Amino acid sequence: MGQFTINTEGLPFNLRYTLDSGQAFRWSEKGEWWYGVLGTGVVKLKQEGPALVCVSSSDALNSHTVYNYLGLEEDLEHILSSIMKDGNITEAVQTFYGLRLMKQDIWECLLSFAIATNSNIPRIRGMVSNICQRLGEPVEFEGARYCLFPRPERVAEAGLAELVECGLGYRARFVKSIAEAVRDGRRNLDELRLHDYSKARELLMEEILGKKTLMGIGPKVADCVLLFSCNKDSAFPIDVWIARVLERSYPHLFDDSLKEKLASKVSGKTSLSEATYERLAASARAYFGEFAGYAQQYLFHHERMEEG
DNA sequence: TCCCAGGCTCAAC
DNA sequence: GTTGAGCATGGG
Repeated sequence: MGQFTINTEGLPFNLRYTLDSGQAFRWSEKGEWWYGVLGTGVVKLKQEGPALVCVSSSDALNSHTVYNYLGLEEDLEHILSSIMKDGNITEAVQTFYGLRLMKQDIWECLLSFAIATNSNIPRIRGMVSNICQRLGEPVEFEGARYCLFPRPERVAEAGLAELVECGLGYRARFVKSIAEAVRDGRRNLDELRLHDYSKARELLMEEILGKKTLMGIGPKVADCVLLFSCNKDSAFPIDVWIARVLERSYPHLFDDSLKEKLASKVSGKTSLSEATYERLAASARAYFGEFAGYAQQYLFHHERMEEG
């Protein structure tokens, strides 16, 4: 057991906005605490004024781990002032001031967002939870049973039927294929942090002999992984929610052709081709700057909360 | 019942 | 290079 407090005095930080904005899928609120599984332990967090109170299942899960995970070392004040280019983003920033981008485990982030395709957040939480309960190592905390996120080897050796039983549907074969690629070393996730955004992205979506190394990882999923677990703050994931925001509030950033593609995506009729996705994201990146990913996350969360 | 969801793959132009 | 169907499933 470890108990510690992190002093966040003077830091823009809101625990709820950060944990509950659709970046990670395993945090849950029980009473006044937020419970989560980090690495090989369980931790519960509570924000009390300038203090972030933490209780963890092991000494290894300490204040350094939590501080880093929550992205508290970033100069959020500076980042936010750099992205507030207009009234629309300024409103999102002011409404959810203190929302931070977390530094997640790459493997967990990769698999979670591969699972997230064409689904919704409540269901993603369910699918991820099912995988952990079935394949993850159990950990006891406060008399309750939690499960670690399973390692690539464990997922790779799971039967397809077993994955389908987790409710993954057609995503099951992608999950298995991704786990095998990571286990076999055809994709080294750790190296992604060493490269810049575009090189890391190339590696994630790399093809060998015309075949993708990571099945199920398209442009949007790749951007989520790079933004949420590889410190690539300029990544700008575009899903239906963001497409909606871009179409409504930022049409001036795009030519007529791109506006049509956006409208088609918003209507659910077609998905964005890779080339179209790149052009849209590049425009957004050019507009919001080096921290475009933060802008994306504030816009995303704001849009979802508006719809109630 | 129908629509939608932090999209992607694959075949056919 | 672009387009469109197909995909499994559960929440609203």
